[in-house]
Amino acid sequence: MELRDLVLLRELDERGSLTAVARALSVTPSAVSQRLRALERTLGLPLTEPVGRGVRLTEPGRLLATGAVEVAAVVASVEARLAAFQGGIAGRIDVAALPSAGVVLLPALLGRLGAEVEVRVHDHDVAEADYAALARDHDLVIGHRMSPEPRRDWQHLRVVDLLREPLDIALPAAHPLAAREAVTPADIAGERWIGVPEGYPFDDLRLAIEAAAGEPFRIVQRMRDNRLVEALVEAGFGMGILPRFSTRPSTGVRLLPLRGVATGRVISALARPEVAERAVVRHALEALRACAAEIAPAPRR
Amino acid sequence: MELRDLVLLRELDERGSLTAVARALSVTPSAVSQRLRALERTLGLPLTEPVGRGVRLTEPGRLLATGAVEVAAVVASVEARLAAFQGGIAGRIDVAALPSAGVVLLPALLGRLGAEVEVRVHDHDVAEADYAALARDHDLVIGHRMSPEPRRDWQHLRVVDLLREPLDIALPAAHPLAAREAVTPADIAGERWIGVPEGYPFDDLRLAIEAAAGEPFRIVQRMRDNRLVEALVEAGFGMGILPRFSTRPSTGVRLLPLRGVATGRVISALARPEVAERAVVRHALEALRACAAEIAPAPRR
DNA sequence: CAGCTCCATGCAGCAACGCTACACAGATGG
DNA sequence: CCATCTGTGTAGCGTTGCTGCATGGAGCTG
Repeated sequence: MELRDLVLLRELDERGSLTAVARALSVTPSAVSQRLRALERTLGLPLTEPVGRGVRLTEPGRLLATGAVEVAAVVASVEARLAAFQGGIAGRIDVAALPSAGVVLLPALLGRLGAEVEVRVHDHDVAEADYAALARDHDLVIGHRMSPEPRRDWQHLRVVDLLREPLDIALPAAHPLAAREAVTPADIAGERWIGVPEGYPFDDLRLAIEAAAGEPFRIVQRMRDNRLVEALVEAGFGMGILPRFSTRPSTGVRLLPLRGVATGRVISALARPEVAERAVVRHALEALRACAAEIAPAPRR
Repeated sequence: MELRDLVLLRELDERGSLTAVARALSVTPSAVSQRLRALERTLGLPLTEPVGRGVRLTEPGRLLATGAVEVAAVVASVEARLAAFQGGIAGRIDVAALPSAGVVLLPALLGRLGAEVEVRVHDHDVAEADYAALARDHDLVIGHRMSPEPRRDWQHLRVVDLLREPLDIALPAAHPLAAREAVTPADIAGERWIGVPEGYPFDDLRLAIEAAAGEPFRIVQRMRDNRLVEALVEAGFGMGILPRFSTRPSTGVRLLPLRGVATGRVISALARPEVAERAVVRHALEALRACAAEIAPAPRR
């Protein structure tokens, strides 16, 4: 049993098909199949069983896959200790970031990390449920969630909560309420609304406000990009929801805290456990923590 | 970096020379040298440096060697979890035993372990300081120590204390003191003595008794094998020291507890940490614990 | 200080392993 | 029912990693 075989199992557990594993490891499906069979022979155990036109891990296979994560984590941790001798922290790191979360953290991160670490950023605007999938193909994922607790499908990932960011009500500077310090659902009930498409997380907050006020908004637009929301709010077409730290200060838009409804999202960094042990990744995580601390006090954990 | 390379480092750390590593792994020194250099190239770090006509590990090399133990332990633990699917605990295990400790534990161990595990026993009567070396070449070492605390050179070994065995004064059944329940140094001062060679652990106890009594024994013989000591005691040539549990009951010899001087040895099992994680070895350790518990209540830890 | 021994290392050659390329069979789904 | 996906088997080939042998240096010994 070698490390190469273990990563095979680990990938297969995550990706579910030999072809996907082969793609991820840049080899032929045939090679994956052969190595798997060889491993089965040496162990004397069936690690996969056919199901439909694919395969799935048997129980010993899954056992070995979870063990592979432990082993990989220890190996990465050992390699990290060697990094001090290899000219300090250096290397490349692939980061996938939710744009609305990255807009504030990424510039700070790049500034904090020296030229020694090359950060390759990929922006992905995906649903909460897809962050775990992103973690398979990137070293670090910067995402968010609406609930205070980590999602259940992040269970096998290292989760570092960076920022608890309140969601504010954005309204035009010219609006009568703009002078207030905060607003309540009753204050803004029935207003024109620049929303997000249905099912998007911010839309759940709109529903909560409407439920609290007992009166729906008049939805004039639904769009994904927060900067568009901001622009339309500024132009006076209605109000909307914008995250407090990730929205650049602007004279035309006021952000007011919302009272009476629990708001806020948690921005966190995700990484596969064995990846999180790598020296560069640990360094980047520390840097991210520091960046977040400069923006707002750290959330619990 | 592969597992094969890590065991290389681990062995080199323990054995100190490429040739010794090569012998232990049944390969040519040339092969070891080549793989080491290849690893150095991929890591970009010197792992060994020449010293005299041999080599020694550099600091990163030693770091990697200690990391290799951690990795090997996790790998072994993962493999152990697989054992349940591989037809339960089975396999071969090499045990090195101090004869005077093995005489009571080994038969019990062999009886307790089923036919599934093949136990290969090697008896070695070596000094306390050499048990660590034995652990390099055997899965399990059954040894003893005179002090209650584990030796410092066992620091990197898994130590399982099995038995705290008192050392008794053996005297002929015909001796006037044989009817007593126990003896003190003063009782036996000046007697004829069947001892062990100088420097042997039991000899330190003799010195302690003499110091307590203020009078030396008359040493008539010095021998290593406890059965010879027993035979000479039985024949009436003097008294001596014998371990309580490891001495078979005999009508001609009485074993009396010694009051006033701290006696006793601790019999323990030693294994390299990564070996101790293996399923068979863990099973054997549990069996040894059970055997020891049948003989006497377990010592602390 | 010469000769012997032991250690590590380099090089040539060879065997084995692990990959690619390609073909093929079964399952799925429009 | 064809197109397409899945995994698998086989032939061939390149790379890897070993042995065997020779070399050079360091220590031990007389």
